[in-house]
Amino acid sequence: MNLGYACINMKLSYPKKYGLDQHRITMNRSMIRRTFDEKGLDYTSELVMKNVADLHSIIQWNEDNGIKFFRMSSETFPWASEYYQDWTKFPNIRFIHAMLSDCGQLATQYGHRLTAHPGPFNVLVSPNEDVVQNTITDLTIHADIMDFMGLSRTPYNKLNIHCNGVYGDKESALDRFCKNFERLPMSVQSRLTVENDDKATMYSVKELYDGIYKRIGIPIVFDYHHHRFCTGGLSEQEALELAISTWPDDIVPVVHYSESRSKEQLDEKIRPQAHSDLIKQLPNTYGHNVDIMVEAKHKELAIEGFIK
DNA sequence: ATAGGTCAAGCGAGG
DNA sequence: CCTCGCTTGACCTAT
Repeated sequence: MNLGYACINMKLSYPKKYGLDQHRITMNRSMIRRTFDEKGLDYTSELVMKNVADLHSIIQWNEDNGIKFFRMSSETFPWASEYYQDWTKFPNIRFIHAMLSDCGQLATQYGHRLTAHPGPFNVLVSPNEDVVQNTITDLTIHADIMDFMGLSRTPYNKLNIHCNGVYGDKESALDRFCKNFERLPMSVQSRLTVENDDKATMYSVKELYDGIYKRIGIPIVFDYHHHRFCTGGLSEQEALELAISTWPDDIVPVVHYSESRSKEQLDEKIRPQAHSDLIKQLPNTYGHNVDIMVEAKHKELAIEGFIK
């Protein structure tokens, strides 16, 4: 069982704040549209080179600190949708490829599991063709980066998304998910997973199982915290085990765990779905071997105390 | 150097 | 109709 954290390393991102005498390390350097238009691809490439170099540092930091599970940021290549069609034309692409390849080799050598979680704008269930097209683009970019790293084309290195829409008709929305799945490149299809939602009106594990897994066979990521708000009539154990059953035998399933911010901060005004800074405990895995992605605002600091 | 306003994309919930 | 939150705050300008 591995514990992981997502996208940001607090100590490395804010070294001063945590009393470290070193420069900032982050894979989240980005820019607004206007800057992208003004400064162009050369400047973009500079940010990307720093981001991928820092990914290497983060992997090494993770190894040094006993962490073997990490979700990569989706912001490593700012505005990638504007240039992903032909990576070979991107400035310094040889350096970037080499660095990503090194990152992948390092992770593989250390036995680290690297995953990604493309954002809420990825809506495979959308009735709007433009939205679906943008989704295909964003997922393809994520998969390309994983390919550059030499990561497996399996859900071991998962690309995880939510359905992200209902439109008053789940049945047809789920239909569209399965139909649009066929339009994705193999680099995406082979890694894609889907996660249960934190709203009762959206998708429970059971609904994802019936509507997606049964038809296209992609694994379900079980989120403990979300399940509390959308049980689909299943207990935690039932939902967990149903999700686990969708994973290939030779790949350890991933689950997400977080705790309520309103409880942690003793503030009832905070919406119950919000994530806490830290966690008090680990989830009950009911004896199953899973990798646990801990979604806490303070990132790696939340799991430090649980790493053996 | 820091603070405050601003910032690609989609959706649903809450005010 | 507007804002928030989500995966994840980070960027940019004025002071």
